[in-house]
Amino acid sequence: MKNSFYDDVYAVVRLVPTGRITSYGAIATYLGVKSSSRMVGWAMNLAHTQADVPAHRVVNRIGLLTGKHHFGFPNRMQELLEAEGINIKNNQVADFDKLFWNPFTEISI
DNA sequence: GATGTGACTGACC
DNA sequence: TGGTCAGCCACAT
Repeated sequence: MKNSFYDDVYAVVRLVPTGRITSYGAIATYLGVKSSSRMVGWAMNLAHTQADVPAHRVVNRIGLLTGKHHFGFPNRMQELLEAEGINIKNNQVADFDKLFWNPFTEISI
């Protein structure tokens, strides 16, 4: 099924460049459902069935790897991010402000 | 069909 | 400044 909320989430997440990250709220806001940022988290949960969706590049608003436990092993998400050149400190992205990928700025809705 | 839960965020005390 | 509360919607039981 296309044109659904989840497909839009996947589409945006797929646009996140390597070595960059974004937040659930940013995606939700970009899709016009900022109040339902939790749905983005659920979308990520279902995104596990979508191999093309880099869910590890999506973190919460402070850069915390809240969803790392959903990657099978807690270290998986961190290793994936580090493999892309992103430094992780205490389950949190060190340069979150610099690496943050803003859909509004990059996609220019 | 109703209830509970969740990878969040913003606002309030 | 920091902790707590409520809202949001879809999926699972």
